Amino acid sequence: NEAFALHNQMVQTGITPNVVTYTALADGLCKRGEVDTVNELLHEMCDKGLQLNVCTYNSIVNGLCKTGNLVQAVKLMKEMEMAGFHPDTITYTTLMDAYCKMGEMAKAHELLREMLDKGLQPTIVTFNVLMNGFCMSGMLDDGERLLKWMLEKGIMPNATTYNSLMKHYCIRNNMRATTEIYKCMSAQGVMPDSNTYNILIKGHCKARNMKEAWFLHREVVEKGFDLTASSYNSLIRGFYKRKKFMEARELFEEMRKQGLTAE
RNA sequence: AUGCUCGAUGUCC
Repeated sequence: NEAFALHNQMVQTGITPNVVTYTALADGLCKRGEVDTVNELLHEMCDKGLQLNVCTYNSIVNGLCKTGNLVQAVKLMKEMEMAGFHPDTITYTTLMDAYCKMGEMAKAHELLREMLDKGLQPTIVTFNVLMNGFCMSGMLDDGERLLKWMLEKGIMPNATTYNSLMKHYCIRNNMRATTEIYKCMSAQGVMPDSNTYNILIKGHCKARNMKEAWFLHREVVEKGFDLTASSYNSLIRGFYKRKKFMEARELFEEMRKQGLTAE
């Protein structure tokens, strides 16, 4: 609503909206799943003589993917090719992500192939999509192979790349492998982000390694990162089960100071 | 202006 209010205000001031401002609005609507409203907006845009571009298409492709309309999303990519717009790396990566999340790794691979055949350059996000796809499908060996391949090729993984692998090792209670990945990440000079800490802390709590969980929690506080309520809950639960009530209480207080609610 | 990881905690030791 605020975005549209600003849009209207802009028009009243005499500033003409362009494809960028319209795409920003369309993207917001897509992210809220308001596909019908997007259609209206696009018509309005065309009436004003503005043409959709690759970014506009990509926003809508993403919106369709995220609302479970993968078939329509693929159709739209075809449509955009017919209209003379070339799908780019972001279009392909968006669709690959949707296939990966459905567990259709073969389809994702097919798109990667097609993308490379067209001479489009993959980015770190493209590889992260594949990495996360392997992990979500329990194909952690393939994920490890991808990581190794990236390192050999000199493609620098980022925190997201490592986070996917670590999260899924944690889910499978493999803290040994999780720690190995964390070490690899550090050795590569990749800084952990707040997601990294949330993943690791919850993993160690689940494995009842409260010593390590506490250590990482200290690091989070020092670095000024935020822990999620979920991580605090895991920590408190872990200490409580070990009858470490002092630590549990301290975390409880700390959590409340951050404005988070305990269970 | 558009794409990736973070909404969670089964049980016992």
